[in-house]
Amino acid sequence: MPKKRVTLADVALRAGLSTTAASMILTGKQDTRLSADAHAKVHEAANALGYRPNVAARALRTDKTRSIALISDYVATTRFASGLIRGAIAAAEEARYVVLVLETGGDPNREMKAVQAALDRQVDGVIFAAMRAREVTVPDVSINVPVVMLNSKNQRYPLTILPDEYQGGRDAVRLLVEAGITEGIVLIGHNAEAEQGRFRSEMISKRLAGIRDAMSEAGASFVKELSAWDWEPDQGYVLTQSLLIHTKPRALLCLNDRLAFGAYQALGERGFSVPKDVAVVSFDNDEIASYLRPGLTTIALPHEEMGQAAVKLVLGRNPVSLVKIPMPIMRRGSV
Amino acid sequence: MPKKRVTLADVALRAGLSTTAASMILTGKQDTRLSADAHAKVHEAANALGYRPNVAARALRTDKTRSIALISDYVATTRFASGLIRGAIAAAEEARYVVLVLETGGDPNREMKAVQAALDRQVDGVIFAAMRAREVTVPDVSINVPVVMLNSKNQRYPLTILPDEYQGGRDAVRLLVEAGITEGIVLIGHNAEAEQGRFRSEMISKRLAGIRDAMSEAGASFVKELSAWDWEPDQGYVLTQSLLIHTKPRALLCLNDRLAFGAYQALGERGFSVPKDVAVVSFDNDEIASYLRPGLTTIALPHEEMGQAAVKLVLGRNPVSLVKIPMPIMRRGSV
DNA sequence: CTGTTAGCGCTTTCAT
DNA sequence: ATGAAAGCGCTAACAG
Repeated sequence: MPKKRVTLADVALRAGLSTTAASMILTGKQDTRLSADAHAKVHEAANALGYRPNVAARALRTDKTRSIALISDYVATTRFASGLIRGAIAAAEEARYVVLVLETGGDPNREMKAVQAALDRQVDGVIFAAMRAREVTVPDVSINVPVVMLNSKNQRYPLTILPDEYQGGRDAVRLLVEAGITEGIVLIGHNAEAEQGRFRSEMISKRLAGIRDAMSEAGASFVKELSAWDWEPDQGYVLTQSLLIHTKPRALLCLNDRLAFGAYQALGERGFSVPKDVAVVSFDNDEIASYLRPGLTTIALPHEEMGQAAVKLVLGRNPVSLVKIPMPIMRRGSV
Repeated sequence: MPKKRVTLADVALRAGLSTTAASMILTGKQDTRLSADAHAKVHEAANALGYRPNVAARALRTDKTRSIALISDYVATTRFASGLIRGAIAAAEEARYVVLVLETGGDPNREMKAVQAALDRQVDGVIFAAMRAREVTVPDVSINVPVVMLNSKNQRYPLTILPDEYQGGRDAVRLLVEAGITEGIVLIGHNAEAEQGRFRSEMISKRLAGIRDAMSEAGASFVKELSAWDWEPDQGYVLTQSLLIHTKPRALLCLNDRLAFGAYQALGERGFSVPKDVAVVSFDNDEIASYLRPGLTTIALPHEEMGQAAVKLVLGRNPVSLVKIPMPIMRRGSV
């Protein structure tokens, strides 16, 4: 049987000092000056015994557990989800925190239970994440620790992490312009999910605003705008297919990679070569973007950075309240 | 300011009983029979006050935190990762547990820290997961709670969750045979990552054993076997491309979806139609499988089920030690 | 500079 | 049938 846990008392005993002294030394208290000798003895004892503080006991006293909760609507759907989680975990690890991951499916009942589960465990902060940007309902219980909204938004909680969609939109266009393309550009997907909630479309509006501003600054305009009610490969395929009947575009600006994926298929079937005949740019940096041939040039959703930023924010390392994370440009072969 | 937490003492006070009574009633003790009246009063008080037990305090007493650690080598790479996590979270939630997710990158140092972080927080169990099946090193500290290996293996810890690769292999072949195809079948990818470690190849061997057994039972044999040193789309593309120069296959059995994805591209370029000219079956059920046209028929890696099974196992709901999770057949349009 | 003491909120003997 | 009291491991006043 594994021997009993070693406690502070054991350490103090071996060091020949009181638990108080041991506690102060091990937690690195500043104001008190215990002898250097005492320090040495305590550390020696702690190491020799393999002492590990009992976080539960400490939490009871200090109300700090060095753990934070990441409450997400969905966890498995996209790479985006795991990116957020990973970023959060990484930042937490660095600060010697741990993260509890909870999933709610967007169900208010599960949301409530998740918050309770987290609060019961005395987490030091909670992050509400949404896999697709949206206004998230937060259960109406008083949360007495910092709260940050990740890729989501809520009235009561101002601390927010969002991708910089406006700049991302600009960059997508810039890519095309830099390649000398200012004409024959088709926009695919613009009004997607317009019904899915104000905030979601608010984010998309920002992306579009960036796109339109950059377009007009370059003296360019879309030769055509195709709308899609969802942003799946099928849509991209069908839309591009019918586009190609009448038009010979020079570039496709797709609002996400899945649309672009479908577009590639249609382009391939009609014998158009990417990027020689038509260039393609899109958003997200899904896994598929790198699988396509040629690789798809895309404006990435900075999942990991967002996750990291969220925990930094929740741990109070950051003075500002709204953080916009830049969307990296992934240059591959499609433009 | 949020009012102070309500404690058991508050509940007891309001109910006009002792904390002892309140504790026993709220934790649902069996042996003691407090009056029905007492029960009612305590519950009423708890509800009215919005009482929530303090898990840290309880943990100090009982050594149970209702939380388990999921320590994984990688978290963000594939959908597989998030599937495992999601399954684990779901099963945990059902049992009113919470899961701490930790990542190690396969680095022994981080592995050690992760285990310590988990143990410090008195988790009730730990799950070691690997994103690609492999023998995982577990830090050499005594872990005094149940341990289960998820998609991985370790000498010291017998409790293991693995996909049923053998049966999956059989099923892949069966799909082809049922479609009347027993000739002109090409295997793509067989010796991949043979160097990546005994256990990984052990798993692949099982898949291959299933494939070969089913083939010979059907009186079929491969017309060709193409090996790939990794299983990325590029490989699938190149291999299939050169295959098509000399051969006109009837079916491609790819060892994962990414290979199949590359194969699709080569097939498309040479004007072969899937599934009319050549059928394709593969493994994993990656996101791309559903994006391809026609949809890729594939034998799924049962991530979520595995994650769920792992927490059930670690919570001791299960008497056996090695659990093989069936790999579901995803029938789409490629055969 | 160091030790004694008193809890944090809960469960659990042991009395009553 | 119910309550008093001890104590889980730790930290923070307060003495010495």
